[in-house]
Amino acid sequence: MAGYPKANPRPDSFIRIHLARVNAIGPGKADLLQAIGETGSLAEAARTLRMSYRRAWGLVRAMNAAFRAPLVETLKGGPTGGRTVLTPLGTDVLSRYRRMEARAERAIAREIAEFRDLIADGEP
Amino acid sequence: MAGYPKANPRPDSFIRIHLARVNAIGPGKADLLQAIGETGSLAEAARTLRMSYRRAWGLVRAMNAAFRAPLVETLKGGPTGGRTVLTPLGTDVLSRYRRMEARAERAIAREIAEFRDLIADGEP
DNA sequence: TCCCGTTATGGTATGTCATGCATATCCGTG
DNA sequence: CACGGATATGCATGACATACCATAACGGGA
Repeated sequence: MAGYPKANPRPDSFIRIHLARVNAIGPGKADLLQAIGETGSLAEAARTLRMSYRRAWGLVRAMNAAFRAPLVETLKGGPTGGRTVLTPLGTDVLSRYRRMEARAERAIAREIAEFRDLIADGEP
Repeated sequence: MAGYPKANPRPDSFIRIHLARVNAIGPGKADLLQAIGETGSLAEAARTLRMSYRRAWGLVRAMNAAFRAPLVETLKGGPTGGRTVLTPLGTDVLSRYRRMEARAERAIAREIAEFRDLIADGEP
């Protein structure tokens, strides 16, 4: 599964959209949702994002509690030992978030480029 | 001094714009710049934002180093004991940031409102 | 039935960050 | 010339977040 706009490599300037009391979802959780959708495994998603399984699991737990219904469904055992998949709501939330991110970014792309000239030397 | 769009009271859903290596400026530093501009004092600005003087001073130091020229100028002694003011670049950076914030927010206001329906009960 | 990989959690160590306290410097004003 | 208020900065303690380790439950496959 792939095809969401704007995946991992975060540029040096970016937008964060905080929704509903700051913690429902943000860039980190969005990336995690996407990695889960792409890998079908929570452990694998954590590895690709270079975060501890413990942390990834906690984020999933928080997201599932923060929304009206779970975004992520997990199963223990099975052929591969277990798996983790996005629910329909989960894929919906992810695509909404990516869309908002892209629109907000486009809305100020020009200003960001201009702004960069004010920063001290280092990386342009 | 006042008149920048969208001052302090941050709503439960908001946008963060991180610029230039994550640390040049963000919502907290923007608020600090604004408070300095309004009060003319670093100590007073820290008090109004409920942050320790120590922290506010560190943020100013970081900002002055991150940009091509200082955003904030400080003076010791004087009639009131000392004062802190924004440089022309400082006011420029602040107004640019606020403008970007407002535009990004307007660009996705509708999506944010829709998104809110997906959040679990608590505060709407 | 044993093994393997994964989800699920608790407990503990570690590290980062903020706050607070103390102190020094500065300079107009009385 | 001492005072006061504000900037400037180090140091130490404490709170909070994160990482690491250990263990259990689970279920298909060899």
